[in-house]
Amino acid sequence: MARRTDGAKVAYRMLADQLRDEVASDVYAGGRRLPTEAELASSHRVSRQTVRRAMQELVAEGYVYRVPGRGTFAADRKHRYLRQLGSIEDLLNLAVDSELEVVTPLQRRVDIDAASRLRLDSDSLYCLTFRRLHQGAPVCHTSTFHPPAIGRTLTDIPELATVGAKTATTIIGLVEARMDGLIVAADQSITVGRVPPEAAREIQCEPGAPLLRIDRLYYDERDRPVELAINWYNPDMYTYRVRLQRSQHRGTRS
Amino acid sequence: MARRTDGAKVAYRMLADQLRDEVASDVYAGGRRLPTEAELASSHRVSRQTVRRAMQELVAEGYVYRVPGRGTFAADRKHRYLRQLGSIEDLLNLAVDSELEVVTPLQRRVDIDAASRLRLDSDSLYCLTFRRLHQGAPVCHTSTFHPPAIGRTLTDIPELATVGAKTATTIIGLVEARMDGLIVAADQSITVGRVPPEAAREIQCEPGAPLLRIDRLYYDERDRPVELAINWYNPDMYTYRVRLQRSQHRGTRS
DNA sequence: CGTTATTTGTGCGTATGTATT
DNA sequence: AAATACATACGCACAAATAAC
Repeated sequence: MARRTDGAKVAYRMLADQLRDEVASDVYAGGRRLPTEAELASSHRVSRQTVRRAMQELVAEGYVYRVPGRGTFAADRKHRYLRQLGSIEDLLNLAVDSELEVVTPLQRRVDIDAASRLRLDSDSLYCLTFRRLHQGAPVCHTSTFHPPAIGRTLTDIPELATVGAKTATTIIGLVEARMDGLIVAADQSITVGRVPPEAAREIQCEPGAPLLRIDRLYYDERDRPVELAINWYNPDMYTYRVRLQRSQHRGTRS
Repeated sequence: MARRTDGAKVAYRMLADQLRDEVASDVYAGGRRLPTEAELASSHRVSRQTVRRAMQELVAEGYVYRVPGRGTFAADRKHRYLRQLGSIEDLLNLAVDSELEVVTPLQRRVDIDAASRLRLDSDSLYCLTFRRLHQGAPVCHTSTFHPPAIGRTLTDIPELATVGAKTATTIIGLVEARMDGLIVAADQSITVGRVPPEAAREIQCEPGAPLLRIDRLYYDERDRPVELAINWYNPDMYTYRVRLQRSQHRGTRS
């Protein structure tokens, strides 16, 4: 039943993974042209249809764009920040250039509001509080809440039990690694709120200051909530950015 | 050169359009099962491959989900608010249940900051200010800025020249209709800011109150900025929501 | 300015694998 | 075990856009 995020047996996904890596690692830097479908098909010993299927993925993910009659091109790096917070993968990769520092260790607690948002029967759940540092500076204060069945699987992680411990991970990444299945979706809401005093201390702003509040509720494959994360961002240090695209965007570009 | 958003000549997109309408209009309400690939293929006189291509679109857009061995199902309505602000199409369709009321008519003005964000040589541009009403209540105050070449094409629209005029459109929709080509992308940034006094008056909140500020910079097919929109939302009346999904999400879903 | 070669886009047929019932 | 339904893969033909001649 357990599925892998990596091990892609299927041909088109193996090809997509390889091409994605090559585009990301600037093998085709500066908007260079990729090999044609026919070339990739023969060099990878697959049919042209399989190449096309792989390309579909990369276009959807914003790594490349295609122009009929001209070819396939690596997207500019600045156009690639589509991949910064527009999909689940982006959230899982959030830790690449930031650090998590525990404020309140993982513990069982009662929180009626969080429990109802997690659709729990009881009011008891697991809770963790931390801040996220970017080059040493605190940018965000986060509380995560998990159903008992999920929270239990995190109790053996020493870094989450120690105040002040720093790690380069994301909580949702740890959760997914311990799950039987994948995180497939998250509902995200963004609003403005008055920061609670405990959080204000941690990210060096005045209590009650208006901060950017981003809530995310993550779901597993069976549509069950596995994590509620409440994030407080100081707007002086962080702006939420996404690139929106036309969905069947098959267009000329530059 | 001009392309149509609607006129889908191609078979798979015609099928996708029809199925999307049917799902949206609750023909398959409440998570009902859609016909199988084979059934759709024979009833629409296309190959099963064409049906699959159409389904790929709908899955990507969040209208349906598929389970191997079981079938294709209409997504719950609540899972469909993916289509609320996650793509360019969503922004173009924003007007379906809201109204635009002109505060300051379209006029030529000088704005150094906006001009530089639109990458203009000169500081002169077209500017329009309005508020957006939802069931009569003001939810948002917006200023849009356009390069002279684009703004000029909007000057013949009487609704944009009259203070207090109400229309059920979006500015970016009007712009696209007058363009030679499509809007293909938008960079969006969300932060918190102190509302300027002019805007505060219009949406009934105190000057200097912390509001949700959403900026969007729209691009045409040649990557040229055609509109900068600065939106101020009262967080009591509006929360920005999106559903994030795993990109190649082919999963079981309840 | 048309012609031609290249490259991607669309459409169909078929075979086989895998998940669910 | 069998039937059903979606997933992957390959092959081929032709259309449409682009660029070079």
